Amino acid sequence: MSVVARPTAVAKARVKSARPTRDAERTQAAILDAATAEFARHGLGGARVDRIAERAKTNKRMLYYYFGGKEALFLAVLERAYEHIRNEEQGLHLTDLAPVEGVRELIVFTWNYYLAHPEFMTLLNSENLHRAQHLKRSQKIRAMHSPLIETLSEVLARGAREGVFRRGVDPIQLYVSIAALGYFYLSNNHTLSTIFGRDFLATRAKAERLAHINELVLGYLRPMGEPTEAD
Amino acid sequence: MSVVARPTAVAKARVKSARPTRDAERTQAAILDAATAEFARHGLGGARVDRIAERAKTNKRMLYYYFGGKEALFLAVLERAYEHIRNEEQGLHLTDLAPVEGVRELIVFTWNYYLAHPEFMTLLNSENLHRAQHLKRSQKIRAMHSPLIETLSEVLARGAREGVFRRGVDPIQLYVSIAALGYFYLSNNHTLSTIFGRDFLATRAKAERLAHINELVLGYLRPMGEPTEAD
DNA sequence: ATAATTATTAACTAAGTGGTTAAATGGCGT
DNA sequence: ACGCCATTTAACCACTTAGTTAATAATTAT
Repeated sequence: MSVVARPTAVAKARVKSARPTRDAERTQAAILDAATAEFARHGLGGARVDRIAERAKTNKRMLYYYFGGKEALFLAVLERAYEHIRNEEQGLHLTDLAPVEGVRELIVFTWNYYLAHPEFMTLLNSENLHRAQHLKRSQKIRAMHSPLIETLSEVLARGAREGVFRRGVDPIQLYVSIAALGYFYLSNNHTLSTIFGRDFLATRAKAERLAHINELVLGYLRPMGEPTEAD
Repeated sequence: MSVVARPTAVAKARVKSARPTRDAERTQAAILDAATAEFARHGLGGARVDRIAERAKTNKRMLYYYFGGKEALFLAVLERAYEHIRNEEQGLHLTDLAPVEGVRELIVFTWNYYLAHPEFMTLLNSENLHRAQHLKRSQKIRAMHSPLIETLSEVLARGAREGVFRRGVDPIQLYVSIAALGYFYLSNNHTLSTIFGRDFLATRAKAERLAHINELVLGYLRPMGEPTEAD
């Protein structure tokens, strides 16, 4: 047998290196990752706790130990998903740009986020199927309502002042619309692709969709009298 | 014992009156109705065949007898839902109106349809969660792609010719956008209402949303140089 | 009438299901 | 060295699940 390092050395090595035998945080994170994937793929009703445990490479018991149960875990997953998108939104700097460019940036960000995180849409769909019953109970998220609305409001006001945007645009309506235009296309892409008989996720199709969303929103925002190039 | 009516008389009465003891069509329709409600409320994964049988006031066996199984039943439900919306679409007469009014009619129809048939959205969400695997197998629906696209295409062309619409609008993109703007708002209303802290289904809110969608789409469609009143 | 067919029922099954029990084990402070 | 406690494991349980069997009742064709 080969020589084994002295216990203390091994222990210290573990702290720094990748694999301590037991690590609460690590286990919880693994469960959250696995649960996110499982809930996103099968929905709340179709998700299986055994599969989550398996994917997380842990025991099913740990899921109950740390999160309490399937539904509580679902809420934890939702909360983390919202935290993630809100964090990413922090990276935006809408007010640093000209109003038109600010809106365009929001549109592109939203589109790219959904594209990169399709699980976010699936989770939201599941939660809406259950009438937001988990989210309603959550303290965390209710306070979390996007600060983007305020920023967008500023961008719209400035655009109106500068004469490049129409007046009287409700920022919440616009925000919802920007989300809607990408979300619906991507979330429903399977049925849409099937019915229209072409691949809505083809590179070309995606580029065209993003261009259309930009044209639609910026075309609408044009002030009533004057033209603005929309692309 | 009381006197019983003669068998033949009873049989004849049954044919005309409400309740024949056995009626295949009636049973199938009841199962489809019950299944639609169940799948819409709980999703494919959360739906229970026993509950469907119970709601349909029939035996679970009948469900397998007529439809083969849960997933096949789900497809039947989907097919019927698509048939229904396509039928309703037949009632539209977009080309009979001025282009602006034609587009407005399509917007209002789409919005009202989702509002009146929220189960349609939930079913589509479920089907998309499963990557349209049922729809893909369906012969019926693949041929069923909305004739509205052609009509909308005509409306857009005429509008452009008359100088009230911009040129170069892709009818499929626009159709998807019109659907998206209502669908997302209504389908995700629970999470949206929770996060924004107000009721997105309040009468006032719904009216404002529909007005916004009209403004957005018609505002976009304005030709590049000239103004058009958007409401 | 009566045989053949269609529709319906009730009881059953085998495989999962979310959730639990209780014991074992590794790491930490002392 | 050692004892405590957070962490982990494996076996287990009561119940639900989709799907089936097989017998029975009503229609229809003959």
